[in-house]
Amino acid sequence: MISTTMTSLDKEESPAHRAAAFIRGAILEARFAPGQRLVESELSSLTGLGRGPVREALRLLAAEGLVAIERNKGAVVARASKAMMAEVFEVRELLEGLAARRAALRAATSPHLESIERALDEESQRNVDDSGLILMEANEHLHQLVVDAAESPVIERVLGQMQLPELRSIFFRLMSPTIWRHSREDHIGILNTILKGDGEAAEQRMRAHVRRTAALFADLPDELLR
Amino acid sequence: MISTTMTSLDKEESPAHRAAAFIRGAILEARFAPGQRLVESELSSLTGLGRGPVREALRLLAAEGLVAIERNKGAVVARASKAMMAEVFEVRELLEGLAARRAALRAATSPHLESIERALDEESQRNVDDSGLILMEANEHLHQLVVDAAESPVIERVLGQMQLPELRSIFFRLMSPTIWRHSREDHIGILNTILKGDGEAAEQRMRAHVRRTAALFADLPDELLR
DNA sequence: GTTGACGAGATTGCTAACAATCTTCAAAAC
DNA sequence: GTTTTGAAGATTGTTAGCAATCTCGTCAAC
Repeated sequence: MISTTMTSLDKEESPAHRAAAFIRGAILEARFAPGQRLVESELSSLTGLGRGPVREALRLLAAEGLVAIERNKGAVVARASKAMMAEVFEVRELLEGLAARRAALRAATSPHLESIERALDEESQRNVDDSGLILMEANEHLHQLVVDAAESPVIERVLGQMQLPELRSIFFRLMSPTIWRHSREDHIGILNTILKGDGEAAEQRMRAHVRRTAALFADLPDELLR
Repeated sequence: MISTTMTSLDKEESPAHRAAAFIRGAILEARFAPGQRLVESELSSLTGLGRGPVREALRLLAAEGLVAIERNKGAVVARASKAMMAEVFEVRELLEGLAARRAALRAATSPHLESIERALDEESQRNVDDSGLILMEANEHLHQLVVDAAESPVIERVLGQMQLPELRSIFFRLMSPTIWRHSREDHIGILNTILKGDGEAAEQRMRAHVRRTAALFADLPDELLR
């Protein structure tokens, strides 16, 4: 039996969900490489779960965009082209922008208010020389916070499907202290405008932030995609 | 054995996909009402397909947002609150706007060019006194055309999940010749700007169009939701 | 040497049966 | 009369096995 870190999804505890959590974790931690075949029977013995739940988990992950399934051929870890990565960032720009706007409009009465204030504090004191893993998780946490504060199940569902398998590992190799510093400034600005309740500014700042991140990936040497 | 009209999805022919097509059709045609339980064994005998494929189909439709599944309790046709409908329109405004922009930027070299020109022709000659069903299908066809011309699998996938079960039937009862006339003007304007290759204008026009549609649903008497 | 057909093994898709959970309804306790 | 309990039926979740399909290596034909 193997245990993995659970993401914020998978509150439910059931074989199918455990299988999904295992596979999702392995993909996002790059232990399963893009393009790699995901054979149901192998996953079944790897997790100790039946083939049925594994099968269901694969369908779920296909809906999330993490695996690609071809009829009668099975599942592979999704492999994103540069074009598709660009599309994902286009959509994320719009949706995270909307999330920031909604978060700002709700800030005054939101139960997430103190989480955001705390995040702003942490972000101000962040040491950009921390390990890439810590910085990356903090970054993901912060973005998730904004989505939570937007209080829109629809946005949350869609953004949950905008994860790409190779995103984390590329991120990891791409980010430098300088870039993290810029990112930190962006984050502080976004959180401040949200707390001020300025929806328009929050949206624009978040969009600019996502666009900056996307630009990093845009002129990416092709080697990093294999 | 029962046959239904297939939507543009479901190219594949397999029991699971046939089951999904059947259920999806029944939901969108309002033969299955929001809130109605979807019992696997019933669907199984209704379609003549096994319970396995039906089960898989339900999971697929859950990812599309058409049904809601609760663990150990089964699936029901999704029931949208007014808040959720508003959220869907917020997202559709952004994504269809982006689709229109991309379509415009690609128009010059696009293989969809003549489809768009043809649609513009048809739209100009459209009789707003046609039956609601015809007008609605033409409307859906036109929006789908723009999404196709955007040539973005990501956008297409996400917008495919922004369908609500009650959308069509509410639409049907809400639209009047006057409103259809406005819609026609919007459509002609959008298609023209796309053909001109003006991405910015296309995005703004499409967004305004979606916003107008959303407004119809916003001040909706609650009776229409039960 | 290259190409194409064939077959064995591997893998997915599906069906059927079983286990676990939930719902319902009636009877008993208060 | 209301609430609780329990048991039967219904329904979902899971497992195991079989059928259909694909993959890949081998061998023959050119």
